[in-house]
Amino acid sequence: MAEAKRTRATATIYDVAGRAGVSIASVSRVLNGQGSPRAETRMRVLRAVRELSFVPDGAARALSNQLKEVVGVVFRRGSEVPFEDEEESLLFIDVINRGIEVAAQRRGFDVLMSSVGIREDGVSTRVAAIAGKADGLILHDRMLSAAGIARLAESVPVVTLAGRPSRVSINVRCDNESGMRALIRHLVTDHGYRSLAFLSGHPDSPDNQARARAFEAQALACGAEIHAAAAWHGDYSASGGARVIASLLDEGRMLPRAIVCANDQTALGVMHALARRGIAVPNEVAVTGFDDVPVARHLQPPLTTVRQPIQELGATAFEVLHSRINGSGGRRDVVLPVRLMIRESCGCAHQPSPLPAPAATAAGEA
Amino acid sequence: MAEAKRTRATATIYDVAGRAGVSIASVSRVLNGQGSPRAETRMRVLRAVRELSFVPDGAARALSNQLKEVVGVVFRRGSEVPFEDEEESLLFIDVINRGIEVAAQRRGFDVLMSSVGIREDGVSTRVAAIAGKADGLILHDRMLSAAGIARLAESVPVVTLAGRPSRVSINVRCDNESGMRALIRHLVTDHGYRSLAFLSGHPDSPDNQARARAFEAQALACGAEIHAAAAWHGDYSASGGARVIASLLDEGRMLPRAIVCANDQTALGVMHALARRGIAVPNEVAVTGFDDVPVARHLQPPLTTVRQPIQELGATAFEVLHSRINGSGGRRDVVLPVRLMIRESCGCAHQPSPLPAPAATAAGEA
DNA sequence: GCTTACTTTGTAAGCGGTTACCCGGTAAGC
DNA sequence: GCTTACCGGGTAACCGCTTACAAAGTAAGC
Repeated sequence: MAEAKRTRATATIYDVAGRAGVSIASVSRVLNGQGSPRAETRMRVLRAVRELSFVPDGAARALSNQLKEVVGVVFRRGSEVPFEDEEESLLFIDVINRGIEVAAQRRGFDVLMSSVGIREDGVSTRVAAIAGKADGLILHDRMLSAAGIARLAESVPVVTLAGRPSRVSINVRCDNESGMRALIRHLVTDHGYRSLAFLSGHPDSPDNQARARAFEAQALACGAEIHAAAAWHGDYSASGGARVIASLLDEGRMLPRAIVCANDQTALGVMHALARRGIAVPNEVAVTGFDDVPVARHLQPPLTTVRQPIQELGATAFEVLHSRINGSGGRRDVVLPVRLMIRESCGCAHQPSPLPAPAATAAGEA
Repeated sequence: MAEAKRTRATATIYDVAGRAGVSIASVSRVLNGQGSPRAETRMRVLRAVRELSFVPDGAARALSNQLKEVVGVVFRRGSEVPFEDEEESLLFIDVINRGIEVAAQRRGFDVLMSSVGIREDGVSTRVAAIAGKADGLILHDRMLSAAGIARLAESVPVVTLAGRPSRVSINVRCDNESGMRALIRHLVTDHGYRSLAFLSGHPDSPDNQARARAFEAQALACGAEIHAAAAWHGDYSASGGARVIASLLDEGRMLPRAIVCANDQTALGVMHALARRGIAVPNEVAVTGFDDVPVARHLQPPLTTVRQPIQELGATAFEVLHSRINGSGGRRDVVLPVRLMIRESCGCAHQPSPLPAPAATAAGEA
């Protein structure tokens, strides 16, 4: 009943040609709409294809066409310790990936996803494997060193996300600077907060660096005081944010009036940690995020943050890569606009509006 | 500066061989650890590889090896109307996909993801495209008709999820029957609810059918009354569940003492709809789900449901497919165990336990 | 020193498509 | 009726890799 050996006898174009009584060239032409086959030829081919359930081999096609119609996406998955809502929600990366996928679909490309464990090594081996199977690569933040990217880009087009453009690779990111500036102006000018701290993400993340720099510059420009301590270093994760707050409090340090977090996940952790110590947000300490991931507006209080067009970020990355694959050049530093999302964790009242009521009481705290 | 034409001049194995002064066969052997190359040969090859940033072409390899080391996954994405937490959380499908990915990683496979819009046509075209690029396919619920699967399976190994095994395809699912039986026993025997309704999912989903059948059989066996109306047909989505409740209430119908939903998302919609009408869960109406997606335990009240080992479902699907790709046979109907998760939406008190207190008052309602 | 056995390396034949090029056949033009 | 075009379709080369097979070099045995 069951054959001893599974001879994967998938039909090839030769089988189809034989069955239809034509040459393989004709089969190929019919299937790809090239040339002008006679109606009868076309019919016979199509019938044979149906009868044999023929599906052309993508590898052979790719080899011949020099085009796989596949893009690879590599990202890090999973933090050390899952944290409350964190592990269970669609986060930054997931939304971006969805954007990539949708955009790829439109162009007839498919997406090869490859996640790498948080502390996993052999990343470059993994990346190389993917590179061989795709026409181009999209790398999420901090997947490879600049040198690694340069090497990789020699054999396949590369687009990085939230990284830095290089001579050989394109980068897609959001306008961290203007987002951060708007946020700080809101906190200092509108709310009148005079002391701020920036709870950083990964120190080597370009996004984090840009946000940190913009934070400092704008806070200074607004005349606010910056709590700059070695302690304020997070890692983009909720648990990282919580840890910082906990240890600060344990040491009996004073908190600033507002905590500006490098991303939403960090803010999530911070708010949890503050709640656990009975510190009221935003009345005692205001907290803000960056990214506007979906959960942000469901936090208690809803998180004031800077919205990145996350899904579009992914879609753009794909489009840029796609045109690169097709040989066109184009800018290598693509920047998407952001928007300040004022909700309640900054101290604003219920109804969000671009210029909220608290502005009136702004000077009161100085 | 920018070349007029991008001649994708990726290095090939010939370039490497030339540079290292050996034959392409030697290069291949070194790279794949076959044979026993002399130490010097190996070194020269490796150096040339490094100098040229050589990455072997996956298509050529696949063609030669008859193995792409890629599995395709096809699923439907996005409901008609996103609903509250629904759109933003990791749902059933996402968790399964993660399971597939992790398992694939372990075997050196990569995953080609392809989502299809909810009402999109041309599904079989899309599936065929993926089939050509992969060694095997994992199809989520209701992607293709039985006939479509049969045809597809002729050219590539296929594993379905929450479907039905066929002569040519393998299916992986959970033990709907025993999960549903345990759930009904809890509602009827422990809580003493005498009137129940099953709010179905897609009528043509095998999972839904199995759950519906087990529901009826067990409810009958326990001597409970079943609200069987044409109205109780949902579609696995939160909005579907909400719609059913709303129209039932609009018609002035009596609700049963407990609503057993075909899946968690439906339960989510039901609870929202009931809350909007001011109907207390579980005091007036108990609600249960099925799946135990991550949000389930964060609902208010926490949802009593049947836990499927969702991620493992994906991992198992991959493993089964993988062994199929390697030519081994094996069972074509793989069933994973489930577990009743008693929380509060059924009427149990705070601390969940396998056999909760309310059992004592069970007879009171008869 | 010559044969035998073994090790390392090279040559060439596919894998399954696409497509340049060529050929036979029919229609149009003189 | 014969030449010239044109059109549909077949043959074969090529895409980049793996590997069977053969060749060449080396070590061991007599």
